[in-house]
Amino acid sequence: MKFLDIGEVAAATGIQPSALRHYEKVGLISSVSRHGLRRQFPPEVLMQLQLVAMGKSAGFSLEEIAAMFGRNGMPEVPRAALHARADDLDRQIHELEALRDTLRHVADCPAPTHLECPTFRRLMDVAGRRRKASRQARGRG
Amino acid sequence: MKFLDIGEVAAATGIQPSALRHYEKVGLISSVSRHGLRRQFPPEVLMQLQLVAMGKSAGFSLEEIAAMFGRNGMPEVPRAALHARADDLDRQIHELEALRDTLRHVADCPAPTHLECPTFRRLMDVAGRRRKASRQARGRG
DNA sequence: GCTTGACCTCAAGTTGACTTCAAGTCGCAA
DNA sequence: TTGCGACTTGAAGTCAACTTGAGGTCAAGC
Repeated sequence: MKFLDIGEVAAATGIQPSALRHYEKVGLISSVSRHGLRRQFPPEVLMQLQLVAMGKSAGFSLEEIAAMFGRNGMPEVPRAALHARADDLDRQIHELEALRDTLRHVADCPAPTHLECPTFRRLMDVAGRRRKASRQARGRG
Repeated sequence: MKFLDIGEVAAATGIQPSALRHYEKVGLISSVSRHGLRRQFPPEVLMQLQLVAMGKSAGFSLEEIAAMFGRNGMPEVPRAALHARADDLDRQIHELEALRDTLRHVADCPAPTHLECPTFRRLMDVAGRRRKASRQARGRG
């Protein structure tokens, strides 16, 4: 089987070796053996790093990602928890949509002050209500 | 006109006074005057903080948010830039949707290893391609 | 007039996610 | 067998976004 040096993984993913070592230290990925001192990564690590990248861009911490996918890329968390995560994401997506719409609105609305524009206020309201709901759901701000 | 003490703003928004001072320091909000030493915030600050919260939850840095909305809650950035931001958000939303679907999939798919499941691979592919596109667009990871 | 409590400033500390550094190790080609 | 370069380690540094702490100020109520 062909294993990968840290440098090869770095080259394939664009992630710095130092970051990969960091990921290994916190348990996001693991090397299977050593060639001398050098870590040897199994090819699956590339897919795991894909998952890590997705999780990061979703705003999850490395710790949260580790909890979602474990060190081998398989979820170690009960189904219900994963679904709860997915629900969180849904909320976050709606918030992002509100922000996107707000941005488009302020770009195009000719009103002198947006604070008086009903469309604007409605958008903000949506976001505010969402945030409240998600705070209840998981104690985040 | 009724102005707000930092404590009132904190109570109304759930944001810590220390954070509000920090926001003022980095130019996200501004107080209009002082009552003795105490900052007096105009009521509009509440809406501005709403915008800040939206931006944060969208993963923007305070600096980026300041660039989007300025210190008075009005965009100081040309229309085209705002639309570009909105397009970024669209990309991010699609990524989040992919992650959400991936999560739901791993929660429900009975396959022993997801790395072999075509649905899973397709989801990952989508995310990979999106990330590449968004890297091109704005030099993020 | 004095206390109280909410504010003030400035500096230092914290957390997460890394990066950088110095000093060392190893495999491979010459 | 020696030298090169890609790796190794652990510790320290960096950055954003705050929080905490120490010591100070002020307006209002008693």
